[in-house]
Amino acid sequence: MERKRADLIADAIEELILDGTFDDGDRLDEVQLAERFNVSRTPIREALQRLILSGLVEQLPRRGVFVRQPGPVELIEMFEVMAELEAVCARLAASRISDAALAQLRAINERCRTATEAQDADGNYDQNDLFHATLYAQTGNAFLEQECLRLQRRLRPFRRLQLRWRGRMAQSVAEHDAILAAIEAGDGDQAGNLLRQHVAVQGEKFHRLMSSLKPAAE
Amino acid sequence: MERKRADLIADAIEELILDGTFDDGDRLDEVQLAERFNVSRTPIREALQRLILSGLVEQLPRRGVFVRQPGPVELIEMFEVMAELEAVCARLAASRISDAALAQLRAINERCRTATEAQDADGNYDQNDLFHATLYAQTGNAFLEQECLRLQRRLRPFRRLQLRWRGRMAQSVAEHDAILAAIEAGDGDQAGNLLRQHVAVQGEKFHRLMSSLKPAAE
DNA sequence: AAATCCATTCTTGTATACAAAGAATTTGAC
DNA sequence: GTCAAATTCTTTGTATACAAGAATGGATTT
Repeated sequence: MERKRADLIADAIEELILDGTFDDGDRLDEVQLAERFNVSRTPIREALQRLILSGLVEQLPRRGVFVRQPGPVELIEMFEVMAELEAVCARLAASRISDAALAQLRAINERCRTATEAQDADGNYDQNDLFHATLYAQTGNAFLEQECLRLQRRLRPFRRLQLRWRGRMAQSVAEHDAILAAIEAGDGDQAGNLLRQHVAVQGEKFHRLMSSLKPAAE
Repeated sequence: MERKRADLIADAIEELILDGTFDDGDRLDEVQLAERFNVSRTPIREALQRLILSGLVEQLPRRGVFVRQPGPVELIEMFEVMAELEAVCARLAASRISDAALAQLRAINERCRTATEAQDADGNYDQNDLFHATLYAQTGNAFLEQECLRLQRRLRPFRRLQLRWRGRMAQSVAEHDAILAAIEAGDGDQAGNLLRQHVAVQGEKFHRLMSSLKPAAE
């Protein structure tokens, strides 16, 4: 249901940024991209606009658009917002979730557990995202759901990094268990606090990862 | 610091939508807009893209872009998210705010009170927005601040409506007082709950306004 | 030799021309 | 007279041409 060429290109460029083909600070040359995708500059410019609005790149007037990877500070901030948003989701979902959806969440977390035991990082990753997305849907607030999905998507590449932490996957599954228990008990505040911690720890781990890397770079 | 013509046009079109020149469901004709602003279709299309991304208009592929005012349900949802976001702001600000900023908030609320006593709805409205924006800035989280400002901006025209409620302005000032007291006491949870209620009541009042208008329209 | 100014060139921003996809209208057949 | 199909016409999406602003390089001057 993609709309037009420009949308496909936007996704493609986003992919190129996220997988490191374009690095932080790189200028995205319109004509280069145009010949790379075999289109004119027009759809390229439309695609870039989308990326500008999403915050992935920055535009300096009359200068061009530049890749703008969030710095450590901004990342911490984004993780904090994500943690708070998810806490809201958990609290709302605790009073609004259906039995069917609760069962579904349990099933997803079981697949998380299976993937963890099989040391399947990719499987764990996918099911983990699905777990959270399913929870968003159970807030009964479609707007909130969309906002959460937007931020989740933005943080995806960074979340992926911290999966490498030893024992993190198993810990994550256990935290999901606790969150589910709180939701099932209808304790929204407890569910919210648990989920906030669950997400915030990702930000902290990421922060420590960054700190351990930065000194070497500078 | 506007970037180019397209940005000015985007703001102008947004204004035209918000002030009712373009109604819900209207198609925004590129050529009409082009001659209205005395530019070619290119900057118009760029401007429309911005509005599409912001959610103010909707694009049907190969059909055009249409004004898409949020329905009652979506509005309720947006107010709920705003309330939760502001609650987070209050909670965070309670532990991070500076004395200077706290004094500033008090000053702003005093101007709110003055405006209220003078029956100055516009003044109250402006100071009220400033009060909330100042609070966002005190979360120490620039990303959160930006997200809040974005949503605040989106809800602005609807918030304005509920100012007409008799006694609402005075009530609002009183609620600000209570929120400030909680922040000053460092009670983040209390401040959050108060602010959530403070914003949520706007959504509810708006809902009731909509309900009282809709039956006549259908 | 260094700095500044001017010119050239490169890149973005805008206009226009072209193509393709829907929508609408008209014409033909039943 | 009505329904359907085809053609035309409108409108979006894309390409290209043009204009204006910024960067870079060289030359000249101090």
